[in-house]
Amino acid sequence: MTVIEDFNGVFIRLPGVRKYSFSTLSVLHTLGRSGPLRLTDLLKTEQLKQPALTSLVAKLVQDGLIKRRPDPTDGRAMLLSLTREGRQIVRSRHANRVANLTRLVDQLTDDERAVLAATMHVLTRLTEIAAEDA
Amino acid sequence: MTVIEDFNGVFIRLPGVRKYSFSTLSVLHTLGRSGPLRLTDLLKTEQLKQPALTSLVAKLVQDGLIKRRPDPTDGRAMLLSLTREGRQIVRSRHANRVANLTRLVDQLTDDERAVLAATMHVLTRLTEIAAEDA
DNA sequence: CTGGGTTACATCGAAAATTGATATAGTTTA
DNA sequence: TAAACTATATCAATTTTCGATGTAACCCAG
Repeated sequence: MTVIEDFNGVFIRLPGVRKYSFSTLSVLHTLGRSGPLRLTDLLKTEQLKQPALTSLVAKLVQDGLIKRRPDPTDGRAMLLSLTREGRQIVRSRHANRVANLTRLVDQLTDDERAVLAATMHVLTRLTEIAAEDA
Repeated sequence: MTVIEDFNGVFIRLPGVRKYSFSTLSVLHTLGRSGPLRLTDLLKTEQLKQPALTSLVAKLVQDGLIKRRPDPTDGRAMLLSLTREGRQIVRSRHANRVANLTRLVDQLTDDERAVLAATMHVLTRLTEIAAEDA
């Protein structure tokens, strides 16, 4: 299991661009995956308290990375989503990670790559299971 | 590749104990893995500037999680390592992750588990490669 | 062995992030 | 429809982080 933690360490630190904080990147990433979210729902994924998230979101709206519109079905709530620019950042970071990882994977043998490919489906399953019983 | 990011998201957020900051946990984790380190070496792994790390370390020494002794080979440097208590925290968090992950893996089929097992060696290789060409 | 340049870490004041407590306004329910 | 609840905002205080700079130890050319 230690291997996973080590690899994770590598993976987490791969992106070379150090401009946004961990919290910011996590918010952008989450919004990039799961369509428009209400503050409260976003709160569940992010390791921040509500006031911190409110102010972080406010700043990101200022910076033009996040859009905010009232939830039509609930007058109290706000629906948050990425702007084009926000999506752009997420995409570019993703591309960055893919590139870095590819560079590593290219150094594996064919056999090793095959094993890795087979794992993808298992990882998907694991992630699903985690989502279910959460 | 998206799968890896998703799984990573699950993995990162698994531990239920929310008491130490990301920076703190990262420092403890790093020291747990790589014996005594000098501040400067620790700095390379942690996403902090030197003054921030200095003060974080000072606090952790205060809290009794980290030991600090002068480097015998360099009068300017300090060697940092975990105390028994610090090691304890790292271990308990590790155990926590293992437990959570095991709970997930238990829900896989035998075939899926086999694939996962085969992957471990590849992950090791990947991590090594990453360390090399860093 | 010595003075200039470099490296390791500490200190300081300021800016930024985060928090708990609390306010406000919309929603649900009995 | 009033009481209870929920979603988000605001505020003051605390904590984290940073850039600039200081200090002491190291290294090396002369």
